[in-house]
Amino acid sequence: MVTINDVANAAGVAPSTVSYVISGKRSISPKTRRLVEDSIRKLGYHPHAGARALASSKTNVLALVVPLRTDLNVAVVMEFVASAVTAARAHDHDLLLLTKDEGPAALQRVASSAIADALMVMDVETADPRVPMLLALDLPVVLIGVPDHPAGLSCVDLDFTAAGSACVAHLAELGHRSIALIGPSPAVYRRGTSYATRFLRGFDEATKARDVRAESRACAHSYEAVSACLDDLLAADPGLTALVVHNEAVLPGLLSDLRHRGLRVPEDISVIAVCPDSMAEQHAVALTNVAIPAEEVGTQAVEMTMRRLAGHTTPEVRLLGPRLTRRESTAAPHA
Amino acid sequence: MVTINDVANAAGVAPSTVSYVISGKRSISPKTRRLVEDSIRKLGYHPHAGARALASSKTNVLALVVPLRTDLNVAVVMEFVASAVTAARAHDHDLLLLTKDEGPAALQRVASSAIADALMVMDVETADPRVPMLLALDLPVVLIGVPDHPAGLSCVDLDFTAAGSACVAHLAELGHRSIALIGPSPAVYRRGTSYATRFLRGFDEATKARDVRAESRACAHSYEAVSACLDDLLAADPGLTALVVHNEAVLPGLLSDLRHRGLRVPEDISVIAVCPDSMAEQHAVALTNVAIPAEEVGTQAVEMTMRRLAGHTTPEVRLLGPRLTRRESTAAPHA
DNA sequence: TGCCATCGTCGATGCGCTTCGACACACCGA
DNA sequence: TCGGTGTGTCGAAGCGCATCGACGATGGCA
Repeated sequence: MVTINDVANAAGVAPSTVSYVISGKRSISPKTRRLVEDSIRKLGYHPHAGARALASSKTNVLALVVPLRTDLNVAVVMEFVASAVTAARAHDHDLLLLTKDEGPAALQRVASSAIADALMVMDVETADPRVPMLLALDLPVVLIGVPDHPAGLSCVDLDFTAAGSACVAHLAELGHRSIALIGPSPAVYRRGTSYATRFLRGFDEATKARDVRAESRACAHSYEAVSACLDDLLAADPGLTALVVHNEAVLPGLLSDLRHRGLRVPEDISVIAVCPDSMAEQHAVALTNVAIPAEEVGTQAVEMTMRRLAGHTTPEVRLLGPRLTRRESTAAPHA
Repeated sequence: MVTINDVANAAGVAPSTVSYVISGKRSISPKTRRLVEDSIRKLGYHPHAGARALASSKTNVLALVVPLRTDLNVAVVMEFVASAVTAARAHDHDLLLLTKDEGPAALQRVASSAIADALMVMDVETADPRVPMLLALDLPVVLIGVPDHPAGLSCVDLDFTAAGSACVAHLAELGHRSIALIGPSPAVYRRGTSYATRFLRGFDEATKARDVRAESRACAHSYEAVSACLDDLLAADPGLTALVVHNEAVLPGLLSDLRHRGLRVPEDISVIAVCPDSMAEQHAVALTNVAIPAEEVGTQAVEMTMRRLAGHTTPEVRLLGPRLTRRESTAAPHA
């Protein structure tokens, strides 16, 4: 193993000088700098992460807590993780993966073992039991999602309330007077998952404000559940002309089922989805959608974290405005 | 911060004794053990990861290199990551996420900074440029996928060659004499991605051995590409009665398109997919599939890694046998 | 009763790095 | 010419832990 001493010897300087060349915390003459940098390159020196962490109490590692239900949301979670790790590397940090399943204890462990410098937490619930513990942690924490009482924690997410309203607005402007929301599975609502309840709120407020007839249902993602959900909605409101789908997993089955029923999209029924753009474009009828900006959220989460690490102490709550893209699946209802 | 000294003082023993209680590397009297464990619990002591790494040259971290093309394979990658992190935690290790994009340099960095104890590498190519470097690394390395020359590296994966054969065998036994393979996008083949070429080989061998008429196409995952691909296949062989789909992303579009063409599944055309079970069950016509056992591969990869870390030095190559589940999408062809 | 082996505990050392205070030297103005 | 002010470099200390050799106590056996 190549150590800082080896580099120092090779360059004919003191180890501390090498350290200062690397960190830039003291001024170094151009001559010495060149000498040291050459030695570093020649020897292939990389500082020992553990030693560095021990001496400086900084690990250059960010911990990310992800939900590991592999049946749900995968595309979004994956995209988020991808952008987070990329953004973290851009700031010379690595990403450590934790699972929600391990619960609060894992957060304690990571914090008090000094494994990571900061925490990013996904899949936040409205009354998330982890929030109090996170507050006590005195590590920078950024939540992806917004709990009811973020207290002193930073948050970033799509503005799902606005997204819910935007869907309704789009449909209402096309002339729809009777629409339904197909939401995530009942379990998601039961857990009080932040984005689900916020979206529903936006949907409800907007339909009320515009005096649009509205129904909403939680929907599991099996084909049978989708089909039953549609039965139910059409029975409750035979005049239904539009669907808002806040449940990506359900889309293929839903579109199949609509066709089975002889309902054409968008001629007989309009469909607007909340999903990544790539998914919206993947279907035979390209879907009008509100994009889930997983990539931007991931990047923002990292940026906010880095800001906290740099000493920026006031927590921020950042809600990204929804972006609705009109494609082929929405149209004015037939008379 | 609570240190080992604090615990030692609280328990009235020497720091080294606390260390031995934790590691179990020397025998400790029951009385002392209880004393120490109580103090640990009372103080909420967690060893400092950096200090531990420095003193013992072990980090208890596994690095996982994932491909971050978020458009492809997401479900499989996600499931794999999920099981890997869970398995790693079961062995008291954490998981660090690296991206393939960073290339070989990232592997060097991680190895020589002693950030992780071992590497697991996904998305291996037949002639993967990372292999030589990984060999030189003197860290345990486990590949997910099998390159042409694994040399001294451990590998684990689904036996895609057998999977390709199994698909053909199933269809042939149903009586199909003319089948086509819809594979991953051209870019995947161009990169020489291990699983794509191995599956194709199994498909080719089996169709030849059984004297079945066969076509195969790479297929991008846009709806247009799928449609064009089907046009092409049906033109090349109007008597086509079955499709093998080794491209999960394409399934929703493909099934839509078949219906548009008036081709019923399985009455007019059989479809067998290589995809996770959850995805197979999600469609209106439940799909016969060969499962991608991402979860088992992830677990196995970790187990193999732990074995290497425990001193088990001979590299293993482990290919998991394919599991084909018959559902509704395959049937005997009509005369 | 005395000796030796065994078991359990302790103290010291060093892992590789950052950081702080000290210091040598050059340069400026008086 | 001399004191003063930076600038660039050095040496030492210490971060928290694992590990090794040493050592005291205990018990068995002769």
